[in-house]
Amino acid sequence: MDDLINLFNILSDKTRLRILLLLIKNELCVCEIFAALDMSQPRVSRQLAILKHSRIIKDRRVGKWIYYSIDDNEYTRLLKDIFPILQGWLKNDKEYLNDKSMLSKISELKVNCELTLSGGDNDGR
Amino acid sequence: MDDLINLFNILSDKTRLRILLLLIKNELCVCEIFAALDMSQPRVSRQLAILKHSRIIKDRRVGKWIYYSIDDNEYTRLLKDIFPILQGWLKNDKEYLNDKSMLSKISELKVNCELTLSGGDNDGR
DNA sequence: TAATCATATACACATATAATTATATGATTA
DNA sequence: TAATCATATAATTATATGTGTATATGATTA
Repeated sequence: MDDLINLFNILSDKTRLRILLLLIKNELCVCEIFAALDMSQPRVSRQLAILKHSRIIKDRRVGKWIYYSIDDNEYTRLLKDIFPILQGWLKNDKEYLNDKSMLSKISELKVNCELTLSGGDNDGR
Repeated sequence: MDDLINLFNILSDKTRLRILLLLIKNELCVCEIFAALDMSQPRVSRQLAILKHSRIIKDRRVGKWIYYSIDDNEYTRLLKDIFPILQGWLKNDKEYLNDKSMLSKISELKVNCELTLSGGDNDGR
């Protein structure tokens, strides 16, 4: 029961929910997330730390970047069961759709930028 | 999105979650709920008021008793979609199982008591 | 209509937690 | 190794909210 309560507590903050809605399909670095959500970096980092301590996401360092993704454990299986329902509910939600479209643009920019800067030999993540 | 946040906020309090887990299958009066959960009456009433203001439950007065049940609207359809997943997750949860078994005993007592007191002509709710 | 029962609400208190601003850390590059 | 980049953390402030105790409300019954 307490795990459940904790999960709902996690999901009841809009910053965290919006982060998770982006991470559910992609592994992302911090800069992509706070740019897509148009939030300050500390604000996003703080919530990422909370999500990590709750074992909902995991991180992976690649050079200067730290990539976050949904962790894979018994606990997050519950989350993955719930998510399709949420995505259904949000399928016409302006904020959700905007976050996703912002992310697309930013990720595209980031890839181009990395290719340019590294001359193409950066295999990245 | 804000409706979603509000729903998770509602579910992130243990008192409220335990109340909803009882109400999902039954219409109950306040005294049954606080007895089953072994909580003070004001504690339960306060959370019922919050649930009612969020349009998640509705009430119905029958004499001295007020019966609560899950409301039926677009919003609670989301809740009803999520609940089977929660019940699956909680199927071996001690607290949840105990609440349910307490409720059975109490409801049984209540029916007997009403029958006795009213001599059988109390059609109740 | 006074007493009683079921429920709701107000008040006081304690606690949790989110955001901003400023700063620290840790890796990379020049 | 100094400068820079990406990210994390700390301090402060503001706000939200849960509980118990006491009391109010509203219906019933004697």
